[in-house]
Amino acid sequence: MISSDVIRGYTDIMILYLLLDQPSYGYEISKQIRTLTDERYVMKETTLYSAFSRLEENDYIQSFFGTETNGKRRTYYRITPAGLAYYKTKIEEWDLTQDVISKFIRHI
Amino acid sequence: MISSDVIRGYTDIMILYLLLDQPSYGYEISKQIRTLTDERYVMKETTLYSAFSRLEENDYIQSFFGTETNGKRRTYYRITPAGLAYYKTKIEEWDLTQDVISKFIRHI
DNA sequence: GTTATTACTATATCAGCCGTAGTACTTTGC
DNA sequence: GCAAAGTACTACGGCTGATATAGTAATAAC
Repeated sequence: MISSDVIRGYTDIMILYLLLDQPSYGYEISKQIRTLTDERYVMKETTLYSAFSRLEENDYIQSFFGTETNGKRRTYYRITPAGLAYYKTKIEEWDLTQDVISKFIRHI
Repeated sequence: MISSDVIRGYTDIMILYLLLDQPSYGYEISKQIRTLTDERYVMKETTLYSAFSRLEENDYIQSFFGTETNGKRRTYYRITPAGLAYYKTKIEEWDLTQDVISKFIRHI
């Protein structure tokens, strides 16, 4: 299991990755995370939606409404140029983190 | 730079790794983390010492006093069997995390 | 016409990292 | 023989982001 302390800081990466190629919305992103990770990580709804607000406040994503009616009205999100730049720095941070943490790993 | 949100959850691993072979104390562990990571990660003192209390409360480490007098009296820590077990599960968690996060990485 | 599914929103709690500040003892330099 | 630097912590409070819990609202399926 991945604890909340470990996952903290990676939710942004996951969401932005799934918006790289096309806009999407909460429910779909949630499902994609589940399937992409083979159910090994399931993002909590509240985590996901609070990440959306945070990302939008920082202008990393933009919301717009969809016209579909398969239930409640959907809020779609698209990534902004600032969001793409942020994604890139997060990837660099991930590379560095892997490098750093690997020094403290010993498979006993 | 590694953000505090990303590092969260790995401080335990770093500290326990450095206690695997012999007991140590705050100042030395701090220095070892700096040198092991080539200064790319410097653990804040407050982060380190609060991690010590947390780990001791959970019986993952045990404290004892040293006899040296190169400044203020040192508190040494040694890892416990429970701490070793905890370290192992954290390593498994790290392996899983790498696997999961890698699905969301695209070097653009 | 109740249940399931989709699609959120609101509110509050908690853990852990970090900033700031202070204490205390020893060693080194002049 | 005194100041500054280094060693080794402790206390306290703030902030962020994950999570629990609960509720709303619309459509589809049976």
